[in-house]
Amino acid sequence: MKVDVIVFECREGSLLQTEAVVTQKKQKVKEQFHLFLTKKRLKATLQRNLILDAFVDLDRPTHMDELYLVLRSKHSHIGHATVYRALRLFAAAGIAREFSLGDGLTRYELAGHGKRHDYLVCSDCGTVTEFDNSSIEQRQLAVARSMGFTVEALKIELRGVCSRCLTQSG
Amino acid sequence: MKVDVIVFECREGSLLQTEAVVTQKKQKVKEQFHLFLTKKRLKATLQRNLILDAFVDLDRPTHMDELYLVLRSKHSHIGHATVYRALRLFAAAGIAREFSLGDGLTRYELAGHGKRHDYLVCSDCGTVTEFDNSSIEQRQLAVARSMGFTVEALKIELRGVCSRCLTQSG
DNA sequence: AAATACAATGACATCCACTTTCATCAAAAA
DNA sequence: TTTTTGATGAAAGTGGATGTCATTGTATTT
Repeated sequence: MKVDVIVFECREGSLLQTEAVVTQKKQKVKEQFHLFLTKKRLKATLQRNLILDAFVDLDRPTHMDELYLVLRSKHSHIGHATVYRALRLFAAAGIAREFSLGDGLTRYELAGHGKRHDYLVCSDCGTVTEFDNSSIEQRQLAVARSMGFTVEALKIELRGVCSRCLTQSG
Repeated sequence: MKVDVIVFECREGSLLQTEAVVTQKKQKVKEQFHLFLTKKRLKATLQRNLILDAFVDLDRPTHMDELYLVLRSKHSHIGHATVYRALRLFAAAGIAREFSLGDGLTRYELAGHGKRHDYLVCSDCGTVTEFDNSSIEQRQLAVARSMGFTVEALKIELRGVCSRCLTQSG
């Protein structure tokens, strides 16, 4: 199954980000990446910069194929494998978070966006909506701890019909 | 990545099930399946019965490959495709629930076990532990509804280190 | 009970997301 | 500049899941 995924920002204020704030965030991420490259004695290549730019500019969870298409539209010389490798590298550098929604695609989102891990997945249009709810998370952590489990990552996934699809069909 | 997954039952009482109760549950599932087959004018074959037996006997979340190996050890004539098709059929019949933990495998568990969807996944040994916590779920449903989302399914996934791996390593 | 209809099987091929290979290329070091 | 060594990308390979199709098996009809 292939699904176009559009993510609507649900965190307060995120739609009000100014151009300046975005640019600043982007700069910070790029610095963090280059620091990582230097530390690991890896190389800062044209492709890695292009992919990181595209990834940061998108500013929403994405996957290889989407990013590849965006990049190909401007730079026809970038290959699949390079995009895959770059995304894994971003994850290793801690600037991206890798996750999955069970549809067979490996998704990536910018880390440090907050600790996002709550998804509403519309089974009709495939749209992925993110939300945060710390009270739920705290409760989950408490349950896990009571079972002797040390939690590293946490994901909530709700599948259903989003309000848009509901009004369109009914 | 390939991981052996063992599921420990965490619902109270489930370890105390008597042989008689298990047999009764199994009979009920098989009846439900055959009712489904009749309604849809599908056929009750030897293979489907064998696969359903193995699936119910396992009595924990599993995936095609594991079930295939169990079956092959006793009945060397069953093919991959048949197991895949049977599991999908079980899901369609409502006796199995299909889910994914992001490792590329499609997992199935007996439905009507309750509404299980909360998993603790150990990143060390790969063990999947299930738990239920209805207060968390109710909170999640409330959040989703407040966003105009009609929830059909819900999944919580915690990744971390289980108590056993923790004591073994440190 | 025999014939008929048609779903199911299983070996094999195919698909798709992802990874690896390897010859070539380019960035950082010497 | 030259050397070293990691990076690239086209193509091949993986592995889980699914499609194909001739054959087999089941259930229904006659």
